[in-house]
Amino acid sequence: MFLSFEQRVLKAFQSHIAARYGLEAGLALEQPKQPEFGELAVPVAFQLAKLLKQPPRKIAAELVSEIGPIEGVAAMEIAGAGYLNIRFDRAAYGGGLLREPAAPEPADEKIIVEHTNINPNKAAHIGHLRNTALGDTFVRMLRSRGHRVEVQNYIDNTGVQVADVVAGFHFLEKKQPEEVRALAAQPRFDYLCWDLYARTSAYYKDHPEAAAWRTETLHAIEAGEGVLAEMAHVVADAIVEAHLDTMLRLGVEYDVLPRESEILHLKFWEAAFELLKQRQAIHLESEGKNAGCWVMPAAAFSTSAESEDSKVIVRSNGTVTYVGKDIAYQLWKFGLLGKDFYYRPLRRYADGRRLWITTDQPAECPVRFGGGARVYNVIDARQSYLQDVVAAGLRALGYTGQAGRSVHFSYEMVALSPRCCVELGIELPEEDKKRPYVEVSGRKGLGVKADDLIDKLIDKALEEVEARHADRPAEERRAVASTIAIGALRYFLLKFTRNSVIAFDFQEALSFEGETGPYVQYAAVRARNIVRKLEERGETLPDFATELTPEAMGRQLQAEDFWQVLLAASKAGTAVERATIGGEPAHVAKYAFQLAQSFNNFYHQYHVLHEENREKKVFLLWMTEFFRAQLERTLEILGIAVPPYM
RNA sequence: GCGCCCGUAGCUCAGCCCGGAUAGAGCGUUUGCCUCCGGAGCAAAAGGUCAGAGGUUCGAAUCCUCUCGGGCGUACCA
Repeated sequence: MFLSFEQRVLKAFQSHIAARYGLEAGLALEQPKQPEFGELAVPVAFQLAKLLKQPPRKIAAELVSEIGPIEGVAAMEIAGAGYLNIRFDRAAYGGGLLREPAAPEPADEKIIVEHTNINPNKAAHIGHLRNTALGDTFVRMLRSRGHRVEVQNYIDNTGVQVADVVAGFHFLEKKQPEEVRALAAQPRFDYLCWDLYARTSAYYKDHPEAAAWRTETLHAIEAGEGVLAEMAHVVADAIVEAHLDTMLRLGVEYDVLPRESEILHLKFWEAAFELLKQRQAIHLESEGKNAGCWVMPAAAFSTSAESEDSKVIVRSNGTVTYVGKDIAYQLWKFGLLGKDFYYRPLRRYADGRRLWITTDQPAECPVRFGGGARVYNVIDARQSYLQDVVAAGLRALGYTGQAGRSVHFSYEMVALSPRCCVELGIELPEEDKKRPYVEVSGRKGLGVKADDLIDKLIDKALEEVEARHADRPAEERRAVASTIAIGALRYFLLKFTRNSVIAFDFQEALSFEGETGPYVQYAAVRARNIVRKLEERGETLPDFATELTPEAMGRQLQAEDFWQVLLAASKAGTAVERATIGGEPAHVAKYAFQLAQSFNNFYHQYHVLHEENREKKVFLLWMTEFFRAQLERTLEILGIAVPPYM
């Protein structure tokens, strides 16, 4: 609602300025910090002052007297050195909110978002949770704005990390495939692999000769034959399921899981290699340290540095690097490879949606994936160099448009605070003790496992629920606690902007007060409670559209605090739109918190059900309903559910 | 060395892209608020050389340059 008023004002100014001064002012509207300055501030007189060489106040005065009426605007006044402060027609604004909000125009083009992308060789940890929470929330943001989104979760089931765990089972533990299969059927197989991966990595460190295990395993996986390859399948498939389960606890679902094994078997790389060679995007190095490798010159992906080395795409032994495969995958995402996967269904989600996984077995597929118009890769900032190389690959092939629409949705890592390390009983080497935080390391087994954290959050939430609702059935209390725990977790992961390093701390993550998910959930629960109580009293919700006439609306909104609160609550669309353009889920989280704060204040100040004046009571009920809807809508975008009680 | 990111209240962070009106929030600290829709709440106080120095500007936390701290990259690992 706010958005459409804002746009109307913007358009009025743009066309007036173009007609009156013949200027295309790139003007931006501001929301004044002081509520008494009105709802919108137009600083355009300052810009025009420079161009026209006239004092800003004079231009502002001209604008006010000449622009004419703008629908929905009640007043326009000059303030300060030349601000134009705009006041809305409150009754018209409130009346607009009474009607159903218009759904955003559905977009035609497909957006692909790839996130999660965890090596299927161990349990997911908090770093992975940040990736998934950001990716999933961004997907929800895009969808809420009407975009068509396909969610991909890439599975590197043939890589070094899987190989290391397989090597651990085979060489270190002397396990047979059927033994591994039996273990994989047990719960928490991902935890077992977490430990084994750390043990194997440590063993490599002390026994350099064991590096041969990795090579042998990788070759076996690539050839697809023998016990090592069989074990790799067992491990990767089981861990993928574990990750899907973990992420489902957070309400995260995917459309398709493209796997590296199919990239290999269906010769995606060979197709990409041919393209890269044809267009001379890469060349065979004949001398120097990269002799015998196919490389991409640094000039292709690095802006200014001559000191940068070329990037090896194909090793001297003929195998392709990760980046090479990623270029092939990226080409497929844009539908530029001229090849496609086959798919089979992997699971069905509660809402009936199917999750598909790639296969190399030719089959009739009722679905098609890839071929997106825009691609977001949710990958941490440490991989920005590699993402630059991937985009450079597209550019070098002549796909400059696609390279521009290939977005590295980057974020900083989750690290462990020193206090957190102490709590986990991690012994830090002396040189790490004075660092501000310690990097999570799967290889070292250093980190907080996702499921452990979720369990811990549920336990804590359950204590709180039991203290308040001892009379409720245990199963129901557990469901409520779970909803609260997930709300706390998702909010915690989203409240930081993307390029802020999170130094993970249990005390902060486990907090349910202040700027947290449960605080926002609580506000929504309170709003629902009011309506529930009303019905328990034998009353029903009034028909707002007929009772709240423009006159009544105008009268009620004369009260400054009602107006301010309604205004704040009506800005959800603006907030989400801006956050989506800026690619910043944290801004949606921040808005949700402010909305909840605003409602809690309202809730405390006005006793809706006890109001005696009919018109005011109807108005207060409408405000409550409006708040509830906005809170639920915003929480939905954050992937946070509202429990029945708290 | 080079590239990217960060430095704002005791702590954790918004605000910076797009310069504007007394720099915001949460936690913590201090103090109030349950005859009232459930206090996971509300109200208030204290707390800031926006790392530092130059520059651009009528105006800089915001733009530019440099310096100082810190982090991460810069693999024939992913």
